[in-house]
Amino acid sequence: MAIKFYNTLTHKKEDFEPLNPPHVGMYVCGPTVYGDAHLGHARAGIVFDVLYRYLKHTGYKVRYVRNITDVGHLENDADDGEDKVAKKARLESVEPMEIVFHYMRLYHKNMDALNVLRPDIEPQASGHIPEQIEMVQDILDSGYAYETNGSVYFDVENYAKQHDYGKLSGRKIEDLQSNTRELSSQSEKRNALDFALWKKASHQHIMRWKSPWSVGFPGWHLECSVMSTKYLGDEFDIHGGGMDLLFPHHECEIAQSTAAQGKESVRYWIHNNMITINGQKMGKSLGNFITLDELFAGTHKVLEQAYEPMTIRFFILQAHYRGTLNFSNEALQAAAKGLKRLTRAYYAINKLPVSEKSSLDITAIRDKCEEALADDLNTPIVIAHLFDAANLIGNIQNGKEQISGTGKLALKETFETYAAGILGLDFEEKEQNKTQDKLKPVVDLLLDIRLQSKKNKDFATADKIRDELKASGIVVRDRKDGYDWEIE
RNA sequence: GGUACCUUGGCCGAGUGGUUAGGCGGUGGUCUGCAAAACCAUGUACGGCAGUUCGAAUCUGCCAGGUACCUCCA
Repeated sequence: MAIKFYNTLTHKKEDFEPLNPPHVGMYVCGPTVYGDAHLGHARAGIVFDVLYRYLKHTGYKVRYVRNITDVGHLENDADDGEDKVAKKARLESVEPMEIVFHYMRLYHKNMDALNVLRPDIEPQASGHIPEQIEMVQDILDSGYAYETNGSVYFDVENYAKQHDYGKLSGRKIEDLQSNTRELSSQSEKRNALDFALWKKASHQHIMRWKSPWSVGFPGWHLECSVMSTKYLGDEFDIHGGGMDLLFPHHECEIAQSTAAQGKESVRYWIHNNMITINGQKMGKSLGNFITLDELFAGTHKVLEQAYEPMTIRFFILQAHYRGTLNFSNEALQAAAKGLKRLTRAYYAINKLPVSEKSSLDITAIRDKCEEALADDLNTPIVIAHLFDAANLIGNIQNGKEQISGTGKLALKETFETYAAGILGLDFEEKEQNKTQDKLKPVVDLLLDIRLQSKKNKDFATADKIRDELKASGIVVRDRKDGYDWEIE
């Protein structure tokens, strides 16, 4: 089956054909590590995690590179913009690298909790200064950059004469020019659209490296062009990131790579959309910014409760990655319940009664899941099919449908492949299961007694046992001639 | 101001020229000693106005509302 992805560059769904099958190179813009990871990071992390898992599932050998931006990302594009990491370091009176490692660890911790797999390579910009200097030189050599006072800028106007600057973001250079503010008289740039490839460090700027032009630091856009091609080759398959990076970041990447090597690097640009809160984009300036730690702990003022990482993951995957996703407590609570239902269905599979033959076609569910994933990674449809499967499981439990031993295995395998393997929904509540195992003899004993009481119509005792267990967090559900229980 | 995009039932969210997306919630029911869980049934939704069409929520135009990008952001 042909896999289709929406390519931002061509504005349409395209068949995915890797350059060197079975190998696939995939680069995704990672975080700038100067602050807590938030819901937006979760979405990008999860979306591309599912893409990564899916490509591997279909048999590709994927090299997944996701960078850590730890230098060069300025507060703004003005000439006096301060490096984000350096600023944070200054404010907290620590080394920039302390900031970098602190937030990188936090990011990893949060992503691990969301069951986001680590990329194969996670390069840091600060570890690739020589390569970045080399690329600046290449761009200078190609004539698409100029040096002013120790800084090097990309010459957008000149580049646009030969190439299409704005092709990715759908912008026209004339519009961009008419919309940019006037250059200040002190500016080193020839044109307001030009962006920095290398900047000379002011004397208070602490993150600095030697280069042929000055002691300074690389421009933000450069690192991605450099590190993607270093690890994936001059040309590679997929470049991902949030839609907010489309312009200028990714547009500049295209320009840089084209200028430096005479051709574009990226074949498929894939962008995830934003998360909104009450219809508005999440942003620091808007004060509606929710970090993942706050979300997991329920400590932000807009949160009615804490939410499990898996609930967040499920919530995000219930929407297609290219649409905006609106956050609300109601929506997250609904997601939590839906996920619980799927989890219960999964655990019920083992206990299903086996019949001679199956009245169900499990392969049809598998096929539909495959089809949905191949159609631009349509995770909400996959989830809808998993709910169909959950429905079947309920019907088998109630004796309305029959399933054979092999059917049962197929059902289990479907959940494991699609829900757990590709969507990355981690059904295993490890700690809880351990407790559950330890308590099993005790709880079973009580429930055996309760069963006997029920037979003797001693409902007072039966209810007392159920109520007491519930008070200690154990929920009992009666089955025909038996019971189920779980720790809530 | 420029450029894009969006508007689906109480909420979240797929989809798309003609057959029920799905989830959560609500209501009724089955099961149960009672519950819980599960299952069944139930909502004829697609911003407004025109147009194209045998037929549009799906295409076109206009209008209204919203959002994003153009500055840092996943």
